[in-house]
Amino acid sequence: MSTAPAFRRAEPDARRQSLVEACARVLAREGIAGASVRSIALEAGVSAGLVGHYFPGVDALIAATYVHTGARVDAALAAAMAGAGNEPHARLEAFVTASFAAPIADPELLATWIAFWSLVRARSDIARLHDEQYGGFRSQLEGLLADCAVPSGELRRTAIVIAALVDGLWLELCLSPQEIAPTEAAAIARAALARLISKGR
Amino acid sequence: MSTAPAFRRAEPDARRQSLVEACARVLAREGIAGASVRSIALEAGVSAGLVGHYFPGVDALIAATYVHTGARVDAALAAAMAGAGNEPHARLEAFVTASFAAPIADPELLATWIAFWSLVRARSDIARLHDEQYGGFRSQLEGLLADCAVPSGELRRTAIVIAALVDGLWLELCLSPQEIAPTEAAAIARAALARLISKGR
DNA sequence: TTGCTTGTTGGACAGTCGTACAACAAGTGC
DNA sequence: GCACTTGTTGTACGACTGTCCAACAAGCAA
Repeated sequence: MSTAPAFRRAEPDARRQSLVEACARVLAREGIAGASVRSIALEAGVSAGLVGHYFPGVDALIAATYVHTGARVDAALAAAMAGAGNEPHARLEAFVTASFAAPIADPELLATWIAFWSLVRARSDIARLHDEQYGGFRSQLEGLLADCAVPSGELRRTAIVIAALVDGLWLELCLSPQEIAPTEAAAIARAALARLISKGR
Repeated sequence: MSTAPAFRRAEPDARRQSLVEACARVLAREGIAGASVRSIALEAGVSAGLVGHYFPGVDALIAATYVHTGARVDAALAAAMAGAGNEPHARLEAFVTASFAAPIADPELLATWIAFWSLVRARSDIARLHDEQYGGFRSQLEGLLADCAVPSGELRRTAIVIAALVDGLWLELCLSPQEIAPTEAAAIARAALARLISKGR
């Protein structure tokens, strides 16, 4: 009699991606403290030894997960802008408020993100990835602000303010969902945005 | 011949506090992943077994450290306001910009804070502590805003916006000190504050 | 069908984790 | 001086960690 295969082979890229996604789920559920090789492998449905086959170590897997998660956020922001038409202010508003709707306004995503933040101090490679991610976010914001006729001398500061506002609001929304509703967070962000980029006072 | 004492006894309260402070230093240096009973005890200069004598478990020690750290931040904010006189706008500005100077604008403090955030999802007691801490911060902010003649109907939203702004700016300042200088962060916050609480547009 | 490549498994290894507890000793009261 | 209380130490325990690697087997080529 023939038995079912004990496991099935996967394409290297597909396997790597499934490990990365499993790592993201574990980080979201248990935080950095629970992200062990064994729990990630269990989440991915493979043996612990396989992780070592695809990544030099668990640190590399976590770094790869950071890149993957960052790309997911970028894609969500791009999709939000794509649905906002061509009017500069509408595009900026879509970019800013996308952080307060799925899939970005998600406690699991924040938990993953916090796990990365917790590594920034101790791991210079993670610090570099963070700088790239945040720099890209701010630079996109600067481009959108320029389209909205914000003077070039104020671009940097305005982008920093809005990025900080979005980050802080997103953080609090995800940490205490019962305190602030997603729609309220988005409304607050829209109102603040209008005040921050209006001319004069 | 008489030998030196192998250890010295300490008052229970003093010992508890020294353990809490050691825990904060370890969290800041190594993050939540490195905050083991042994490393905390080593940092405090005592044996690992002593931790179990003062706290039911390492979780309770971390929670106590959260309370202690939160109190330190509150004290720094109170001190900043105390030095700002009685004029409402000056007090508000002092409260807001205190986050961008010592001892709050400190990568080590952020690292400690991030370690706590990473526990909010998994531990309901830490979530409760977070809600209390953030609620207190926002409610102080609402009081200051009321003194600055912000309409009561806008108090909640304005406080949320400013809290988010401060948190986001503080986060980025501590995560990437080379990107933004403390003085610039404070200047940005002051400018944004002026726009956010100015009447009309 | 046979052979080969290599993705995959499962166990071994040394180390660290949190917790519990018996033994020791510092400081106090007498 | 002695006895007592209890803060403190050191160790033992099982469970977990990351890494390594020999053995197995899935899937493809011939």
